[in-house]
Amino acid sequence: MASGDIPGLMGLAFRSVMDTVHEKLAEQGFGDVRPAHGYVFQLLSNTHGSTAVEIAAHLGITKQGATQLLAELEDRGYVRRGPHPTDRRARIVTLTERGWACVAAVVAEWRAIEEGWAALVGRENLDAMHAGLAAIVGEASKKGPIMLRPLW
Amino acid sequence: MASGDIPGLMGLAFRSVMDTVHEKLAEQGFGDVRPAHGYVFQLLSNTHGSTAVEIAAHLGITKQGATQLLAELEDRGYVRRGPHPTDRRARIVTLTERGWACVAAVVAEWRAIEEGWAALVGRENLDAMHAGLAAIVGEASKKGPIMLRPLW
DNA sequence: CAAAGTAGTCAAGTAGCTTGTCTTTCGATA
DNA sequence: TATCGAAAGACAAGCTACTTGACTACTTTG
Repeated sequence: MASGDIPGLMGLAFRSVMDTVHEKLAEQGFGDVRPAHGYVFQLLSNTHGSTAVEIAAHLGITKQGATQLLAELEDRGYVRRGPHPTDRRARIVTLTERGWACVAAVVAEWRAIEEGWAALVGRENLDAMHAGLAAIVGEASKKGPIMLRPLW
Repeated sequence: MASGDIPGLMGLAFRSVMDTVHEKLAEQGFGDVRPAHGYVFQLLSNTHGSTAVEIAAHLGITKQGATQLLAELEDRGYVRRGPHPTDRRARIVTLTERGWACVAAVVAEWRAIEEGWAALVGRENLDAMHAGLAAIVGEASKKGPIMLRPLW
Protein backbone atom coordinates (compact mmCIF):
# COMPACT_ATOMS: atom_id res chain seq x y z
CA MET A 1 0.00 0.00 0.00
CA ALA A 2 1.05 3.54 -0.63
CA SER A 3 1.90 5.40 2.53
CA GLY A 4 1.18 8.73 0.88
CA ASP A 5 4.11 10.59 2.31
CA ILE A 6 6.34 10.80 -0.75
CA PRO A 7 4.86 14.11 -1.94
CA GLY A 8 5.48 15.64 1.48
CA LEU A 9 9.05 14.39 1.48
CA MET A 10 9.60 15.79 -2.00
CA GLY A 11 8.31 19.15 -0.83
CA LEU A 12 10.63 19.15 2.17
CA ALA A 13 13.63 18.00 0.13
CA PHE A 14 13.02 20.63 -2.55
CA ARG A 15 12.49 23.32 0.05
CA SER A 16 15.74 22.34 1.76
CA VAL A 17 17.64 22.45 -1.52
CA MET A 18 16.30 25.85 -2.38
CA ASP A 19 17.12 27.29 1.03
CA THR A 20 20.69 26.11 0.58
CA VAL A 21 20.90 27.45 -2.96
CA HIS A 22 19.56 30.82 -1.92
CA GLU A 23 22.16 31.01 0.83
CA LYS A 24 24.99 30.12 -1.55
CA LEU A 25 23.80 32.66 -4.11
CA ALA A 26 23.80 35.37 -1.46
CA GLU A 27 27.39 34.50 -0.62
CA GLN A 28 28.35 34.90 -4.26
CA GLY A 29 26.79 38.32 -4.66
CA PHE A 30 23.45 37.15 -6.04
CA GLY A 31 21.50 37.99 -2.91
CA ASP A 32 18.95 40.04 -4.83
CA VAL A 33 17.33 37.18 -6.73
CA ARG A 34 13.89 36.00 -5.70
CA PRO A 35 12.25 32.62 -6.34
CA ALA A 36 10.29 33.82 -9.34
CA HIS A 37 13.49 35.03 -10.99
CA GLY A 38 14.80 31.49 -11.08
CA TYR A 39 11.95 30.40 -13.28
CA VAL A 40 12.66 33.25 -15.68
CA PHE A 41 16.33 32.30 -15.79
CA GLN A 42 15.43 28.70 -16.45
CA LEU A 43 13.35 29.65 -19.47
CA LEU A 44 15.85 32.13 -20.84
CA SER A 45 18.76 29.72 -20.49
CA ASN A 46 16.87 27.13 -22.50
CA THR A 47 15.38 29.32 -25.20
CA HIS A 48 18.23 31.85 -25.47
CA GLY A 49 15.74 34.69 -25.62
CA SER A 50 12.02 35.12 -25.04
CA THR A 51 9.37 37.84 -25.06
CA ALA A 52 7.56 39.07 -21.97
CA VAL A 53 4.38 37.29 -23.04
CA GLU A 54 6.19 33.97 -23.39
CA ILE A 55 7.71 34.40 -19.97
CA ALA A 56 4.33 35.26 -18.50
CA ALA A 57 2.86 32.07 -19.97
CA HIS A 58 5.76 30.02 -18.64
CA LEU A 59 5.33 31.36 -15.12
CA GLY A 60 1.54 31.37 -15.20
CA ILE A 61 1.31 35.07 -14.39
CA THR A 62 -0.06 38.05 -16.31
CA LYS A 63 2.04 39.79 -18.92
CA GLN A 64 2.02 42.91 -16.75
CA GLY A 65 3.41 40.93 -13.86
CA ALA A 66 6.09 39.53 -16.13
CA THR A 67 6.94 43.00 -17.43
CA GLN A 68 7.45 44.28 -13.89
CA LEU A 69 9.56 41.30 -13.01
CA LEU A 70 11.71 41.84 -16.11
CA ALA A 71 12.11 45.55 -15.38
CA GLU A 72 13.39 44.57 -11.96
CA LEU A 73 15.79 41.99 -13.41
CA GLU A 74 17.04 44.52 -15.97
CA ASP A 75 17.65 47.07 -13.20
CA ARG A 76 19.68 44.53 -11.30
CA GLY A 77 21.71 43.61 -14.36
CA TYR A 78 20.52 40.06 -14.92
CA VAL A 79 18.70 40.49 -18.24
CA ARG A 80 18.78 42.77 -21.25
CA ARG A 81 15.79 43.82 -23.37
CA GLY A 82 16.61 44.31 -27.02
CA PRO A 83 14.52 44.84 -30.14
CA HIS A 84 12.74 41.84 -31.61
CA PRO A 85 14.13 40.93 -35.05
CA THR A 86 10.79 40.60 -36.82
CA ASP A 87 8.12 42.12 -34.57
CA ARG A 88 8.48 45.78 -33.70
CA ARG A 89 5.91 45.55 -30.90
CA ALA A 90 7.89 42.94 -29.04
CA ARG A 91 11.16 43.11 -27.12
CA ILE A 92 13.44 40.12 -26.88
CA VAL A 93 14.74 39.38 -23.41
CA THR A 94 18.12 37.71 -22.99
CA LEU A 95 20.42 36.91 -20.07
CA THR A 96 23.40 39.19 -19.45
CA GLU A 97 26.78 37.85 -18.40
CA ARG A 98 25.71 38.34 -14.81
CA GLY A 99 22.50 36.43 -15.54
CA TRP A 100 24.44 33.51 -16.98
CA ALA A 101 26.80 33.56 -14.01
CA CYS A 102 23.84 33.27 -11.67
CA VAL A 103 22.41 30.34 -13.63
CA ALA A 104 25.80 28.66 -13.55
CA ALA A 105 25.99 29.14 -9.78
CA VAL A 106 22.62 27.46 -9.30
CA VAL A 107 23.53 24.54 -11.54
CA ALA A 108 26.86 24.10 -9.75
CA GLU A 109 25.13 24.06 -6.37
CA TRP A 110 22.52 21.56 -7.55
CA ARG A 111 25.30 19.28 -8.73
CA ALA A 112 27.12 19.65 -5.43
CA ILE A 113 23.95 18.80 -3.52
CA GLU A 114 23.41 15.76 -5.72
CA GLU A 115 26.95 14.61 -5.00
CA GLY A 116 26.17 14.86 -1.31
CA TRP A 117 23.03 12.80 -1.83
CA ALA A 118 24.96 10.17 -3.75
CA ALA A 119 27.28 9.83 -0.77
CA LEU A 120 24.30 9.63 1.54
CA VAL A 121 22.00 7.16 -0.20
CA GLY A 122 24.32 5.54 -2.72
CA ARG A 123 24.72 6.11 -6.42
CA GLU A 124 22.40 3.28 -7.33
CA ASN A 125 19.53 4.58 -5.21
CA LEU A 126 20.08 8.08 -6.55
CA ASP A 127 19.92 6.82 -10.12
CA ALA A 128 16.67 5.06 -9.29
CA MET A 129 15.27 8.30 -7.89
CA HIS A 130 16.36 10.18 -10.98
CA ALA A 131 14.69 7.69 -13.27
CA GLY A 132 11.52 7.63 -11.19
CA LEU A 133 11.24 11.39 -11.00
CA ALA A 134 11.85 11.76 -14.72
CA ALA A 135 9.08 9.28 -15.46
CA ILE A 136 6.68 11.01 -13.08
CA VAL A 137 7.38 14.47 -14.45
CA GLY A 138 7.16 13.17 -18.00
CA GLU A 139 3.78 11.63 -17.33
CA ALA A 140 2.46 14.73 -15.56
CA SER A 141 3.60 16.96 -18.42
CA LYS A 142 1.31 15.11 -20.82
CA LYS A 143 -1.69 16.80 -19.23
CA GLY A 144 -0.36 20.23 -20.09
CA PRO A 145 2.74 22.13 -19.02
CA ILE A 146 3.45 22.26 -15.30
CA MET A 147 3.25 25.87 -14.21
CA LEU A 148 6.31 26.91 -12.29
CA ARG A 149 4.88 29.84 -10.41
CA PRO A 150 6.20 29.95 -6.86
CA LEU A 151 3.10 28.80 -5.01
CA TRP A 152 2.64 25.77 -2.78
CA MET B 1 28.93 12.40 -12.16
CA ALA B 2 25.86 14.13 -10.90
CA SER B 3 23.75 15.63 -13.65
CA GLY B 4 22.26 18.15 -11.26
CA ASP B 5 18.70 17.93 -12.47
CA ILE B 6 17.14 16.00 -9.60
CA PRO B 7 16.24 19.11 -7.60
CA GLY B 8 14.47 20.56 -10.64
CA LEU B 9 12.59 17.33 -11.21
CA MET B 10 11.53 17.24 -7.58
CA GLY B 11 10.23 20.77 -7.86
CA LEU B 12 8.24 19.95 -10.96
CA ALA B 13 6.86 16.72 -9.48
CA PHE B 14 5.85 18.43 -6.25
CA ARG B 15 4.29 21.31 -8.12
CA SER B 16 2.33 18.90 -10.28
CA VAL B 17 1.09 17.01 -7.23
CA MET B 18 -0.02 20.18 -5.53
CA ASP B 19 -1.85 21.44 -8.60
CA THR B 20 -3.77 18.17 -8.72
CA VAL B 21 -4.50 18.21 -5.00
CA HIS B 22 -5.75 21.78 -5.17
CA GLU B 23 -8.06 20.83 -8.01
CA LYS B 24 -9.44 17.83 -6.12
CA LEU B 25 -9.96 19.88 -2.97
CA ALA B 26 -11.95 22.44 -4.92
CA GLU B 27 -14.17 19.67 -6.24
CA GLN B 28 -14.86 18.51 -2.69
CA GLY B 29 -15.87 21.92 -1.40
CA PHE B 30 -12.46 22.94 -0.06
CA GLY B 31 -11.81 25.53 -2.73
CA ASP B 32 -11.06 28.23 -0.19
CA VAL B 33 -7.81 26.76 1.11
CA ARG B 34 -4.53 28.38 0.13
CA PRO B 35 -1.04 26.86 0.10
CA ALA B 36 -0.05 28.30 3.47
CA HIS B 37 -3.13 26.74 5.07
CA GLY B 38 -1.84 23.30 4.26
CA TYR B 39 1.24 23.85 6.37
CA VAL B 40 -0.93 24.93 9.28
CA PHE B 41 -3.07 21.82 8.89
CA GLN B 42 0.01 19.65 8.78
CA LEU B 43 1.25 20.99 12.10
CA LEU B 44 -2.16 20.87 13.80
CA SER B 45 -2.82 17.31 12.68
CA ASN B 46 0.50 16.20 14.19
CA THR B 47 0.42 18.17 17.42
CA HIS B 48 -3.33 18.10 18.03
CA GLY B 49 -3.29 21.72 19.03
CA SER B 50 -0.80 24.58 18.83
CA THR B 51 -0.57 28.26 19.67
CA ALA B 52 -0.29 31.05 17.11
CA VAL B 53 3.36 31.59 17.99
CA GLU B 54 4.20 27.93 17.45
CA ILE B 55 2.44 28.01 14.10
CA ALA B 56 4.30 31.17 13.13
CA ALA B 57 7.62 29.49 13.96
CA HIS B 58 6.63 26.41 11.97
CA LEU B 59 5.77 28.43 8.89
CA GLY B 60 8.63 30.87 9.26
CA ILE B 61 6.35 33.93 9.32
CA THR B 62 5.63 36.54 11.99
CA LYS B 63 3.14 35.86 14.74
CA GLN B 64 0.94 38.63 13.36
CA GLY B 65 0.91 36.93 9.98
CA ALA B 66 0.00 33.67 11.65
CA THR B 67 -2.77 35.35 13.64
CA GLN B 68 -4.30 36.74 10.46
CA LEU B 69 -4.05 33.38 8.78
CA LEU B 70 -5.76 31.69 11.72
CA ALA B 71 -8.53 34.28 11.84
CA GLU B 72 -9.17 33.50 8.19
CA LEU B 73 -9.17 29.76 8.83
CA GLU B 74 -11.54 30.21 11.78
CA ASP B 75 -13.91 32.30 9.63
CA ARG B 76 -13.94 29.54 7.06
CA GLY B 77 -14.61 26.88 9.64
CA TYR B 78 -11.35 24.93 9.48
CA VAL B 79 -9.96 25.68 12.94
CA ARG B 80 -11.23 26.64 16.36
CA ARG B 81 -9.43 28.85 18.89
CA GLY B 82 -10.06 27.84 22.50
CA PRO B 83 -8.53 28.85 25.81
CA HIS B 84 -5.14 27.49 26.71
CA PRO B 85 -5.26 25.16 29.73
CA THR B 86 -2.36 26.68 31.64
CA ASP B 87 -1.54 30.03 30.02
CA ARG B 88 -4.28 32.62 29.98
CA ARG B 89 -2.47 34.77 27.43
CA ALA B 90 -2.41 32.02 24.86
CA ARG B 91 -5.14 30.48 22.74
CA ILE B 92 -4.95 26.89 21.67
CA VAL B 93 -5.78 26.28 18.01
CA THR B 94 -7.29 22.96 16.95
CA LEU B 95 -8.76 21.57 13.76
CA THR B 96 -12.55 21.41 13.42
CA GLU B 97 -14.33 18.49 11.82
CA ARG B 98 -14.15 20.38 8.54
CA GLY B 99 -10.44 20.89 9.09
CA TRP B 100 -9.87 17.18 9.66
CA ALA B 101 -11.95 16.37 6.59
CA CYS B 102 -9.73 18.61 4.50
CA VAL B 103 -6.59 16.97 5.85
CA ALA B 104 -8.07 13.55 5.11
CA ALA B 105 -8.85 14.63 1.55
CA VAL B 106 -5.26 15.71 0.99
CA VAL B 107 -3.85 12.49 2.45
CA ALA B 108 -6.23 10.40 0.33
CA GLU B 109 -5.20 12.25 -2.80
CA TRP B 110 -1.50 11.87 -1.99
CA ARG B 111 -2.04 8.14 -1.55
CA ALA B 112 -3.91 7.95 -4.84
CA ILE B 113 -1.13 9.81 -6.62
CA GLU B 114 1.44 7.47 -5.12
CA GLU B 115 -0.56 4.49 -6.35
CA GLY B 116 -0.43 5.98 -9.81
CA TRP B 117 3.31 6.42 -9.50
CA ALA B 118 3.71 2.82 -8.36
CA ALA B 119 1.93 1.73 -11.52
CA LEU B 120 4.13 4.03 -13.58
CA VAL B 121 7.61 3.32 -12.24
CA GLY B 122 7.10 0.07 -10.35
CA ARG B 123 6.73 -0.61 -6.66
CA GLU B 124 10.41 -1.36 -6.22
CA ASN B 125 11.56 1.89 -7.74
CA LEU B 126 9.00 3.83 -5.71
CA ASP B 127 10.22 2.21 -2.50
CA ALA B 128 13.75 3.21 -3.44
CA MET B 129 12.59 6.79 -3.96
CA HIS B 130 10.81 6.77 -0.64
CA ALA B 131 13.89 5.54 1.19
CA GLY B 132 16.15 7.99 -0.60
CA LEU B 133 13.91 10.96 0.07
CA ALA B 134 13.51 10.01 3.71
CA ALA B 135 17.27 9.84 4.11
CA ILE B 136 17.77 13.17 2.37
CA VAL B 137 15.12 14.95 4.42
CA GLY B 138 16.40 13.35 7.61
CA GLU B 139 19.92 14.56 6.88
CA ALA B 140 18.75 18.06 5.96
CA SER B 141 16.69 18.33 9.13
CA LYS B 142 19.81 17.94 11.26
CA LYS B 143 20.87 21.45 10.30
CA GLY B 144 17.72 22.93 11.76
CA PRO B 145 14.05 22.55 10.90
CA ILE B 146 13.11 22.99 7.26
CA MET B 147 10.85 26.00 6.99
CA LEU B 148 7.72 25.20 5.10
CA ARG B 149 6.73 28.66 4.05
CA PRO B 150 5.36 28.66 0.50
CA LEU B 151 8.30 30.18 -1.29
CA TRP B 152 10.40 28.65 -4.07
C1' DC C 1 7.48 41.30 44.04
C1' DA C 2 9.57 44.02 40.58
C1' DA C 3 11.51 43.56 36.12
C1' DA C 4 11.88 41.32 31.96
C1' DG C 5 9.90 38.41 28.69
C1' DT C 6 5.98 36.26 25.97
C1' DA C 7 1.04 35.62 23.65
C1' DG C 8 -1.92 37.95 21.22
C1' DT C 9 -4.26 42.14 19.03
C1' DC C 10 -4.82 46.42 16.42
C1' DA C 11 -3.12 49.43 12.96
C1' DA C 12 -0.33 50.93 9.22
C1' DG C 13 3.04 49.90 5.64
C1' DT C 14 4.92 47.03 1.71
C1' DA C 15 5.93 43.66 -2.11
C1' DG C 16 4.40 41.30 -5.76
C1' DC C 17 1.18 40.34 -8.01
C1' DT C 18 -3.72 41.65 -10.28
C1' DT C 19 -7.24 44.18 -13.38
C1' DG C 20 -8.14 47.96 -16.38
C1' DT C 21 -6.91 51.02 -20.05
C1' DC C 22 -4.12 52.74 -23.55
C1' DT C 23 -0.77 52.95 -27.77
C1' DT C 24 1.69 50.72 -31.29
C1' DT C 25 2.22 47.12 -34.45
C1' DC C 26 0.85 42.93 -36.73
C1' DG C 27 -1.78 39.92 -39.71
C1' DA C 28 -5.99 38.48 -41.92
C1' DT C 29 -9.72 39.60 -44.92
C1' DA C 30 -12.21 42.00 -48.33
C1' DT D 1 -4.18 48.09 -50.03
C1' DA D 2 -7.44 49.80 -46.70
C1' DT D 3 -9.37 48.29 -42.49
C1' DC D 4 -10.16 46.04 -38.48
C1' DG D 5 -9.61 42.57 -34.79
C1' DA D 6 -5.87 40.72 -32.11
C1' DA D 7 -1.52 40.89 -29.81
C1' DA D 8 2.93 43.13 -27.33
C1' DG D 9 3.98 46.10 -24.13
C1' DA D 10 3.58 50.32 -20.86
C1' DC D 11 1.28 53.00 -17.35
C1' DA D 12 -1.73 53.30 -13.45
C1' DA D 13 -4.51 51.79 -9.75
C1' DG D 14 -6.09 48.04 -6.73
C1' DC D 15 -5.62 43.93 -3.93
C1' DT D 16 -3.76 40.29 -0.92
C1' DA D 17 -0.77 38.26 2.10
C1' DC D 18 2.38 39.28 4.35
C1' DT D 19 5.53 42.86 7.22
C1' DT D 20 6.89 46.29 11.06
C1' DG D 21 5.47 48.94 15.01
C1' DA D 22 3.06 49.83 19.17
C1' DC D 23 0.27 48.23 22.67
C1' DT D 24 -2.26 45.24 26.55
C1' DA D 25 -2.59 41.15 29.37
C1' DC D 26 -0.32 37.65 31.43
C1' DT D 27 3.76 34.82 32.94
C1' DT D 28 8.42 33.86 34.41
C1' DT D 29 12.69 35.03 36.58
C1' DG D 30 15.91 36.80 39.82
